[in-house]
Amino acid sequence: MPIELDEQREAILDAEGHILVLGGPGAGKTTIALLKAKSLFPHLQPGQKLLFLSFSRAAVRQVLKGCQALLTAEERRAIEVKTYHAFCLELLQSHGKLLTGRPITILFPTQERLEKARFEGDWDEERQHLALDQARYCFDLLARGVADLIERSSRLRDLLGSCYPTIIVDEFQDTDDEQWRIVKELASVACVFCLADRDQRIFDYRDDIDPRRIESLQDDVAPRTFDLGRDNHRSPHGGILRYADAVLRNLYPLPDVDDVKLVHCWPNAFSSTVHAAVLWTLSKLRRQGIASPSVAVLARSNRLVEQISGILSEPHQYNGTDLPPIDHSVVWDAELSAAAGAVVASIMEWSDSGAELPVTMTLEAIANYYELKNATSPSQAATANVRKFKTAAEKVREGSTPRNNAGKELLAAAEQGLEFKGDPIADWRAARGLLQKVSHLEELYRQSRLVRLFRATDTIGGGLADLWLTKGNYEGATQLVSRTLEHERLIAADQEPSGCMLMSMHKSKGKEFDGVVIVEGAYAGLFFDPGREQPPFERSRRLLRVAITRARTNVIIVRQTNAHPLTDQ
DNA sequence: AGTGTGTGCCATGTC
DNA sequence: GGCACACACT
Repeated sequence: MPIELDEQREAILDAEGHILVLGGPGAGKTTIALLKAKSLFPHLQPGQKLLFLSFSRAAVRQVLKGCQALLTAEERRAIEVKTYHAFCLELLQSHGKLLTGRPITILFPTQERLEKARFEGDWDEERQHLALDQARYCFDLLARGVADLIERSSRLRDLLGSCYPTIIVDEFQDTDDEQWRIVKELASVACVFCLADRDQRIFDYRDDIDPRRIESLQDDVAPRTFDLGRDNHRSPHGGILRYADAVLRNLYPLPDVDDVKLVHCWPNAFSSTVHAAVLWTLSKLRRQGIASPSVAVLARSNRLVEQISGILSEPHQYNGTDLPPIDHSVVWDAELSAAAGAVVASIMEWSDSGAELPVTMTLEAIANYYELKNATSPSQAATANVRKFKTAAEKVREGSTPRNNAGKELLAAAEQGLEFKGDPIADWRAARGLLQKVSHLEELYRQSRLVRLFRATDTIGGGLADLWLTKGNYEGATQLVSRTLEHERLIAADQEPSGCMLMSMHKSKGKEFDGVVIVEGAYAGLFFDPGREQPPFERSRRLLRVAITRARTNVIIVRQTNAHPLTDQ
């Protein structure tokens, strides 16, 4: 495929040494990075490779897609595309011994949360101690470990430099402190090629992400800097980017473009309007000839995302038209949902022979859910629930009646018996349905509903079917579900987006969809909140711009009638 | 003592 | 809708 390049891009390909490429969404930063890689492959020594570092698994997938389009099979073998986490994990696994004298083990986030909650004292100190003395690394200490390692060992640094003569760093504007230490060290032994967009800084609320990171790069590494500017190759008509830039820069009035539609609704029409907006987007994209469009529904908070999932699962009416439920998946905060899924699975393990032990297991699974919840964000309610459900589990184990209603009702339901038919999906729904009926378990019900078994359907559904075939019941379901969900969350490769997916605006970063529906809540998930940020709301505007520019062809923004206008007069 | 229920306040974000 | 707090119930 012949590619025409302008002078600027030609200059990037010709430039030597460290390089920084600035450019807005869809300006072709990834493409130019891969073309640069292409020009470098002939100069590689045997055994040398290029390294492409990205933040998320989703971004890696996007880059690999670009590799497929631009590079030959042989070239693709000479480039490693990885997340920082994967890079650091592998490096520590192969060279971590230099730090501690023994092979390292990893403490994954869910487990870390629980251990942290159980630990009394300074956890940050403790986990460093775990890392240094026991070679037990918490997941988010991996980057620090690698930074320590390569700052200290010039041999390892040189080794990395000779393995990877050029290192491409994606989304540089959101590089955190430890990642920046790594990049800085690597720049002393290799050429770094950084891609960045100042206006896509959306994680700078984190105190380890410096809003002036790009300037630090320019000061310390002094890359040749190129600015691809605002040309957009993603959405052909450019209306979406123009609109997004107007929101970013608070320009009034907003440009009148075909592909972005702003919808206001009254609070009582919120559900049906959101529902209708998603259906409009889907049908508009189909009319444009996209057979199976991908649509993202984006909101500012995870809570609102969860609420929207509930809305799309129910039928609604809009101006007298019936809106059927929309099949969708949620890019979820999987931790709690997985714990809730384990509760559902434990109910599937109920059998005809005795209620005590199975119900004990379920009550313990519920206690575990609240323990995790409390570990994530401590609250007295969660702490109390841990204790309540643990005591209830003890009572049931002893054969007596628990004192709380949830425990009583679960025990009664188990004594009455649940009918499972051997159809994993239907039986999963039946077990989950019980959570909806038992008092105080609504929260678990909602969380477990986010486990939509979408891709996990294959693994979990298949596993459950196997259990049923070999045993005639679902014994072992809890372990199966917990393990599978943990694997999907941390290790499994990210999937090409398809159909309707719900996620927070932050999670949409680096992703791309045919259509995007952006939803503002009534109380939670406001676009502009004077209580948190002063006008002109620069951070919020950057976030909105990222959200809007995720769309290739179509955007609908749903707001409340009384919302602060997108741009001020 | 351990739970349940009513009232008032509050409502971002990652791997 | 969730949470903390106060109060009621057994």
